[in-house]
Amino acid sequence: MSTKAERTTAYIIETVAPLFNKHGYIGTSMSDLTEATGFTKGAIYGNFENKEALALSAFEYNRNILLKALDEELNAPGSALDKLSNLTEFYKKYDAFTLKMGGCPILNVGVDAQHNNKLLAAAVKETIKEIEGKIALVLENGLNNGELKLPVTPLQFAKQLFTMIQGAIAMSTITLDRKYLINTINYLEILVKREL
Amino acid sequence: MSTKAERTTAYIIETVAPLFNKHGYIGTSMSDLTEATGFTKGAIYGNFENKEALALSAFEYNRNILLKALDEELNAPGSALDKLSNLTEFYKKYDAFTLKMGGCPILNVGVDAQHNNKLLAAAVKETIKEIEGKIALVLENGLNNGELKLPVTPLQFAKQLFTMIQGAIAMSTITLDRKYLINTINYLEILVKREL
DNA sequence: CCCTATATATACCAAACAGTATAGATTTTT
DNA sequence: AAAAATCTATACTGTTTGGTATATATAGGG
Repeated sequence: MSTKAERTTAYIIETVAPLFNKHGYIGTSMSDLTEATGFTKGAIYGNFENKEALALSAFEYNRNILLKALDEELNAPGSALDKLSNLTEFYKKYDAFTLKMGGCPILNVGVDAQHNNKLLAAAVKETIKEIEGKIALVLENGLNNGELKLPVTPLQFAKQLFTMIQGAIAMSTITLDRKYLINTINYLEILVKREL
Repeated sequence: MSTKAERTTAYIIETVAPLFNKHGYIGTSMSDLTEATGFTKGAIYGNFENKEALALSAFEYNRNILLKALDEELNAPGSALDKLSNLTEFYKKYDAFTLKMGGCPILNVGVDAQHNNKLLAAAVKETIKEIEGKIALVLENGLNNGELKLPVTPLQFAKQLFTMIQGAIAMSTITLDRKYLINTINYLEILVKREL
């Protein structure tokens, strides 16, 4: 059983994560956080060193949810093409998936932190690398099985794939039109079938 | 000849535009603006009603630079495929092109303004619509000339194209790696040749 | 159940925030 | 060149910012 303090720390993080994700590092004030959590500043500063540490924990919380969901799709039983199909299906519903966390953390924090917070920016970069690696691994296994062929290296193809997905996320987010997500991922599925 | 006041207004906008683009609406303070322009708050507030109006003018300034550059590529003499080629070449150097304005205004303002400023968010949405329309027009002309064929409507294809481009911009921006831009646009050129 | 350790609330800090009234300086028009 | 209009600087609002010292309340171990 976890201690009370550990539970409040966790509660603060999960309450605060969507706020930071939506309004950015500078755009989220400590009073926003006290209001959302119901705790006072003293309580929050008792659990986190400062605003930056809290924002980092908040991003990592969202990132872990995303990474865990991706792992479930990519580590599900089946062929490499099955796993890629799981991935595209997952991203078709990505807008609903990221609703609770206040949108795509990679896009939101990645753009927001760029010129405002180096720690957060580095954390996003690292997360992208991880995701690309996970996708590349699936492709590599499929390649070794003789299940599929690739026009470029596994990592290169994974990067291309993820870039297009992230484009769909960006456009859907900015225009509030989920058709970008649907149409792009649909096209991606055709592309994968044709190319691999 | 323009009046002195008009010139200072223009000077403020062009000085301030990269700041808003980089640090976002909330992340850019009035003292940042006085410091960058060398003007006092009184001077700035004499030329703009408030911070929001200035931020909107700043975005429109960047947007106009981008739209003008796109028009030059898409209205250049040549076939529809030539114009598309101009477009992809332009986006290969997009990181250098947007350096002065502090990055891609569509991505940066689009994401930043989402939950922080409705006016800016609406302006970005409108700009996306315009660009998609410009690309669609080129495709439509090529279609009517019998120069090319399309698997979907011109607007739909334009949207797909722009989504992938914007994905490349997002990934390059977040990771600070222009390879995403180069590789994605290269792939896009192959795709266009094959598909159209 | 008590005692110690830890977590939370209160009250405060200096600095920075967007914005403004007004006076002085500089254009522009006549 | 004088008068009218406009622009800019100064000095100041009240509010909010992130952060902290300290007192009080609560939790966990014996």
